[in-house]
Amino acid sequence: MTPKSRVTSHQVAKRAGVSRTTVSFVLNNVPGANISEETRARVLQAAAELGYVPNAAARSLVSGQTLTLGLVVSHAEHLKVDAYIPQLLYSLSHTSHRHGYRVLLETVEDVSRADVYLELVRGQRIDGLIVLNLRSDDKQLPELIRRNFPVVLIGFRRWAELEEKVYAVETDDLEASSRATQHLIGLGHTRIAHITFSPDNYFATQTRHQGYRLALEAAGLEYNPKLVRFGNYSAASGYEAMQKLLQRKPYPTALFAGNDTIALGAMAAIHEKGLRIPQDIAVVGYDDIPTAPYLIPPLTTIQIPAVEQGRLAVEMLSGLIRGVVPERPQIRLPAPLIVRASCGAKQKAKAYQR
Amino acid sequence: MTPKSRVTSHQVAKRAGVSRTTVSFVLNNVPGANISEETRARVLQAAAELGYVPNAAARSLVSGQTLTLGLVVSHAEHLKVDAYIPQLLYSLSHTSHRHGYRVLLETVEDVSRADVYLELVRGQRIDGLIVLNLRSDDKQLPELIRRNFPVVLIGFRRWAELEEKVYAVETDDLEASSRATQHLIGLGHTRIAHITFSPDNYFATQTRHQGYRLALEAAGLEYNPKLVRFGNYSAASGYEAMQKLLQRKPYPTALFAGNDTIALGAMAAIHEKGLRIPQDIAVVGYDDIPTAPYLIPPLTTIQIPAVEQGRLAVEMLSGLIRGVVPERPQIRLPAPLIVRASCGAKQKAKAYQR
DNA sequence: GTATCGTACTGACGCGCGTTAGTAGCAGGT
DNA sequence: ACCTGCTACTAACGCGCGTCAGTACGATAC
Repeated sequence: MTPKSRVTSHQVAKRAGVSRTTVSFVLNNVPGANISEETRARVLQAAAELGYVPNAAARSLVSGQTLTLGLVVSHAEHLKVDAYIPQLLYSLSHTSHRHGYRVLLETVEDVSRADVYLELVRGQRIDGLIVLNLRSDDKQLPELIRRNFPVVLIGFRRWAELEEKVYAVETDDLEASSRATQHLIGLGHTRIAHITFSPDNYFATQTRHQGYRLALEAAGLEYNPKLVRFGNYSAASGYEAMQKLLQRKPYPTALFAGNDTIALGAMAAIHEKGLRIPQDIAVVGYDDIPTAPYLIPPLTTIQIPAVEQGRLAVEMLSGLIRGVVPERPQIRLPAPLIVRASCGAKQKAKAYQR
Repeated sequence: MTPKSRVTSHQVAKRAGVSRTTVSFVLNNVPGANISEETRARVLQAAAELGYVPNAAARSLVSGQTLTLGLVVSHAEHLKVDAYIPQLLYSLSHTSHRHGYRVLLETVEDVSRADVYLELVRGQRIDGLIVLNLRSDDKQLPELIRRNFPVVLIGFRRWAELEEKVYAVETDDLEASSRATQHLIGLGHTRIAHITFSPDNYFATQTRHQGYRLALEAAGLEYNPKLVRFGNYSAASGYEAMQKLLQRKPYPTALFAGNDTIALGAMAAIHEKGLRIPQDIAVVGYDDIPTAPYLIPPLTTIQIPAVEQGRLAVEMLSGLIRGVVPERPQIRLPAPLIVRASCGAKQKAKAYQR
């Protein structure tokens, strides 16, 4: 900016004919400061005329607050390809605004630099942290939590040792994955494949994989590692994994995909092979991304309430920053199975439910 | 953080047995400061032992720099539903890191509050601004640019008056839309529908719409407003718009969609109506989102190089902040038409090109 | 007439840092 | 004996703000 636009409280004070202290009292509505109505009006007008906005650095230097929240996306690649995160970003940004905060986006690109977000904390750039889909190999975060830095996790995890201090907005991925798999079992499938959400260092991946396995075993079906492939959030990975699953007969008759984007890629591979969905292979996804109802056929999937997750996470974090301890450290949201056409349960009814 | 973790340069100085000034000199590698090797080592060790990270607020207060870039997403809803933005976010975040910057995400939710990002500038929270898909009703930004605040736009726009000062990374949307439409015309289509990218207050929407119209008229085809519907980035809007377009015969035989997500929704509507793609209706999209090759059928679309856009925008902005004036204010990237199966041009060849 | 009290303000400090100007100590030249 | 020049540091200032501890002044109490 040009020098002239560097408006400070000093200039506002001069224009209003009062001291800088008075300006500060008026603009911050300091309780107990006796300011006459007339002076208050003069200050407000001077500030408005000059377009005064307090310098954020100076303010946070003295107040110790930055009014900024950090959002850590644990795998940068995930952001790039999956439609689940944008909904969350939208919600986080929206809710943060309403609470007077801004959002600083931090992506972890490299396992070896998994602690870049620590610099935000140490450098006091942020007042609190939201961590999306924690990596299972993250060693820094437990330390941060132990020191009572405000952190809210989004996504499922288990840390027995820190249970009471780990604040989180989560869905029961284990139960939901199990339920999704059960749904396929209930439709008569016995050869159910799984393409994982990501490489193995996400908690979410391990949990969804585990839920799939538990459902199979509970139904007396064998867990067959040959029916499991690793994805990495993307449609491309789903496509490739499915191609591999279709290299040998007997084909699986159903697929539980680690997320909807992977399901989308897998569906392309199934279609390309000349097989029909759901008649030849039934598909169930995870997340319920905004395009899920518009896939061909519409995708049956576990619905993760991303917008609500984001809202609750910000509200919880905003509370923690102000020292408000929530009644329960973990908020668990329902993750219903949305039955559309891709699983075959509704094929004779209304195929194109959205 | 707990008080003990509030490490300041003063503490580092004490531990190393030197003055605070020396600590600053060593840690910032100030040229011309004569520091003995032995002292330097002592300071570095003390800093490392204490885990010292400079306070960002104090540093930016004195230096006038925040090392933070603002990213303005002009329509918050767009972020939520469209898979194009995440790629850009990924790239912006990645490149910013490499240049030593962080990214502050700002979404504009409400037309009436289109200037929230001005507070970031006035409050000196950011060193520069990246604006994604500028709104045509934005009145603040020209003023900011006139005052030489570092701004880089992503996406196409025209401002005759400020041409030399508007820094941008753009694709020629007008030409690309025209080319996409021409492609359909060349395949023999004469009733080509268009679903716009968004409501009319995006520059990008107007431009893509205009390109469609120009191509029609250049080919001697009539521009028919009944073949045009307004979308709003989302699959849902594409689905609904396409349903409306299919309410009356004669049906259009081709669709040029304002983005790929809209195309995806439109394809669902076409399929639901029992029509085939591309035999009955050919579809061309815009953006080439990561899932475009995996739609059924794979989507022919204009490719916007989102990752490169993001990289170039950050590099340009980083230069502007340092006072480096780029040789040309606008960087124009190619936006090739990627021909897959949905347009019908390749249906007899290799249907599933990815 | 002096003490007390409330109103409406202001002066000055310090948050943690980068940086400019200055100093102490010593070697070498004349 | 004195000046010069170099090395290796340090003292002190100010960035813009929030806030504590005042202060000046008039009104009321006794």
